[in-house]
Amino acid sequence: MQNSEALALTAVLLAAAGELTQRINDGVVARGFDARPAYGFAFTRLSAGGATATELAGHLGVTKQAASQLVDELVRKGYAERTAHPGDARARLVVLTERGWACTRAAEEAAADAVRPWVELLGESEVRALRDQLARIAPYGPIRPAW
Amino acid sequence: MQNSEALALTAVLLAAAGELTQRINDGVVARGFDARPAYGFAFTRLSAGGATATELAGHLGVTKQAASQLVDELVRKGYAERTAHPGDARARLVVLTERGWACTRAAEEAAADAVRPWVELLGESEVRALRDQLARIAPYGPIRPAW
DNA sequence: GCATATAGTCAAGCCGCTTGACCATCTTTC
DNA sequence: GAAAGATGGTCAAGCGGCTTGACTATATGC
Repeated sequence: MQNSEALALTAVLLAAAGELTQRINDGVVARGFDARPAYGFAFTRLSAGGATATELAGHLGVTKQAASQLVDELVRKGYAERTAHPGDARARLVVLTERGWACTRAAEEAAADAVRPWVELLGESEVRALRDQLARIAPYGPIRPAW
Repeated sequence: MQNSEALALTAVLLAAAGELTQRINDGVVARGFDARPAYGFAFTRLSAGGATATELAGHLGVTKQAASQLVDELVRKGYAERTAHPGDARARLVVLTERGWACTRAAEEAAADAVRPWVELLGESEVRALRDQLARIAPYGPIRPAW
């Protein structure tokens, strides 16, 4: 594989990820939620039984302070709340509120809308294959842009 | 395609793009260049005969002020220089210096290194197919993270 | 030739993140 | 079971990279 092809691959990955992210967020906003792109990825983590701020930090690839700040935001906007952590008095379990669940569903709908053109272009099986290949490639990459 | 799958696709795209970007930049730095991820994408545009700051802005998906600031940086670090634009006295054509070309080559090498594990895992034809599919999908997305 | 659009610059501000320091609680070790 | 270290969380300060806004100089269209 030529060297320049590798850079092109990166560019197109960023372009695809960026476009998708932006369109999902636009969709979420259009559905009446005050959100920014990071929320969606926080929600997917929180929807799996809640998480501590530090766990969230690891998931998003930011410091715990940044994650805690994000949780502040989510709490302030009514999407999440901090509850006592069963079995660790230091930690606080962050869980979604009803509105948080609604926003999560909105994000999923918006994501489906955003991906639809791709499905129409490539076919569902191709898109799924794309996702599976990427999952094999970068399963642990931070859900976070690098610049 | 299930709604949640679409979000997962986005997450894995971001993870892959982020990981790749970071590893390329690490490689460039390891080769002795003072760089940040945005440089690589600026270089690919500049290497095609130079560009104006505004063109660069469009390519990177930022304001012209931000692009101009990036050019300042590149000039200060010796990677590029502003030359007179033939045929437009307002504009300045930004072109790579010799060191800029060296950095570009370093980025390409680093990119090839970063992609190598993927090629070993999926095979070259699969990786190429991945790139081509993504290129069909998001040819005009900004080379820029969305959050 | 005048009106408008475009390339670039200067200046100010801001958002989201990081670094650093600290306390409270949990866990390890002896 | 007590001391020592690790870990979750918060407070505070700072900053990098970007945006918005205002302005000048050149180009272009009618």
